[in-house]
Amino acid sequence: MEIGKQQSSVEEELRRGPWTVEEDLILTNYISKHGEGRWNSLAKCAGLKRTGKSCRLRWLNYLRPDVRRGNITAEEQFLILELHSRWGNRWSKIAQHLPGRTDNEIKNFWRTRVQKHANQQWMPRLLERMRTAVDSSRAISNAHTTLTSSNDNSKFSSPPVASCCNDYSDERDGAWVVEEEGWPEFPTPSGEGSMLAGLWELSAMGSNMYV
DNA sequence: AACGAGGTCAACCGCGCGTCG
DNA sequence: GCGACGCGCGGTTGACCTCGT
Repeated sequence: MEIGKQQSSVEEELRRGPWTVEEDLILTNYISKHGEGRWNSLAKCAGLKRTGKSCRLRWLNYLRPDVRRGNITAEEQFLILELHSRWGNRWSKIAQHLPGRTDNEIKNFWRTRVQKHANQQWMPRLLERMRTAVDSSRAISNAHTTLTSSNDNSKFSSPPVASCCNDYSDERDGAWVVEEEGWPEFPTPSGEGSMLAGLWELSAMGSNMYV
């Protein structure tokens, strides 16, 4: 009974739900002075009535200065599709290759804008092509050769995803290692069944089709 | 203008892993 | 070896927004 009272009073003290501007300020100021980490003690020391978990989530997904907000570009969409075909729902791992994007954002993107298209006519075919491409190191190597030899980047004029492909080794067979700075150019793909052929087909339907 | 349906996204929850005493 | 603790991850929820009728 007594314990129950104590528990409920602790629960009352802890705030939940949307963060206020004041809370954001407190957390940002505290981290700028003391750095991040030790989230539970950070929450207490900063005087926030939040769990350490909640503080960490708010910082990583929203307050961090390098968080990129706004629409996910076509290049990022392609990258997400490709990485997801390789790693599945490893959102944090995928997010590492999309600077400024959080795992939460990518997860939401996938669930709201990709999964809903999964039953559409073209999607199974595209995913099958991507799977085939990932399984075929030769096709990927060919695609990479085509990529690096083409100058046709007129279709994608937006800036490359910064350095996202620097460390881009295929864990399954090490087939495709893109070492160039930034996102490679998107040439017209060659080779039926290659991943890029699928992506090209996707881009032909509209560069921002998921939005 | 009002309302309902569907979409979006911030936040929470539970679990598992690594570290430390 | 073991338990406590901190942290990170993926899944889920629910409030809010947008759009169509």
